[in-house]
Amino acid sequence: MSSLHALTANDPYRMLGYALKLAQQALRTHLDTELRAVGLTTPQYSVLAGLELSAGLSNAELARRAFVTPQTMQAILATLERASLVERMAHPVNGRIRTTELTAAGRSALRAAHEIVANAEQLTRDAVAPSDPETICSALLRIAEAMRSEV
Amino acid sequence: MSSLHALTANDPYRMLGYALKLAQQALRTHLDTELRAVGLTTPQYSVLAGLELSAGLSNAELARRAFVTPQTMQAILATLERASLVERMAHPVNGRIRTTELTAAGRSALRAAHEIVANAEQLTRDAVAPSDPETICSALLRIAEAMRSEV
DNA sequence: TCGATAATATCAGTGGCCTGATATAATATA
DNA sequence: TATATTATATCAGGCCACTGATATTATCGA
Repeated sequence: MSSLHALTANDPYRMLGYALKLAQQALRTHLDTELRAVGLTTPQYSVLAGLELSAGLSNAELARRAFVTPQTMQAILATLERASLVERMAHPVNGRIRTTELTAAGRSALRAAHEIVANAEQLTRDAVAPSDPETICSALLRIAEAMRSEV
Repeated sequence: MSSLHALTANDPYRMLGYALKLAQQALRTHLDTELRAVGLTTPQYSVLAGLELSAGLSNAELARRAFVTPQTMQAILATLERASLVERMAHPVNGRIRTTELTAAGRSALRAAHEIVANAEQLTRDAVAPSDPETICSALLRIAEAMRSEV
């Protein structure tokens, strides 16, 4: 108990959770800044990139793939639709599903965004040196897995 | 150029930026869920913990320490004040500053929250094994630094 | 077949992050 | 001293994340 408290009271910069938040926030801010030039936010890019790989997904399926709630994905899709970057239409068979597909404008924005995101990824990989990017990546995925299986 | 695109098109799970987002989001969701029992969100805990170490900080100073904008910190403080967890008052000398201090209720919530956060930190450290937590932590801080110095 | 269950979409409200803009107090400088 | 600059606080609006609640469609089982 008291050892747990001691852990918290230490230099916050040596806390894994704090460092994780700092790194993610910095990357997100960097990406948002760069992506602004093509009129996208980071979550919007993420959804568009997903739709490029598998067109016609439902809101629920997109939410599952992004690990967010359907309500959250709903809001993102509404914004993308307002910006004419995606098109939503009734599913040909299943009456409760509305599918989403990229528009030409969406595809165009995505092309420019891919460059930006790839550059940020390279910056990130360079930054972890001398650690191996694969090692860091695996450790991060284990954190995500551990948190998900908890509670 | 084409090699950059290839990097993006790969399995997203092997992208450092994606893994970073997944890990941080999972930790944040876990913490928010646990902290709900004491009526706090993760950012709220973070601010209260900061005030415990240095009472009477200004909104601007709190924002700088949390790496968020003054407007964001303003909103967090407004919520905390509404919940009677902090008290804001005019600075004794500097007329444009409003200082913030913990209330008794704030201190009480913080005590319970410290346990929860320390437990999550331990879970995280366990999850990165067999990697060394210090190695991962340092790599994350280098990412944050690299993104900040960019642009 | 009918009723229960599950899946999907969506509305409403909250919190935390941002940008942009404005008002005021403190400080530096001409 | 008077003006310009800087620091602080705060309002307004937007996006993304959540919970809670509701309506509709599919599906499963008695």
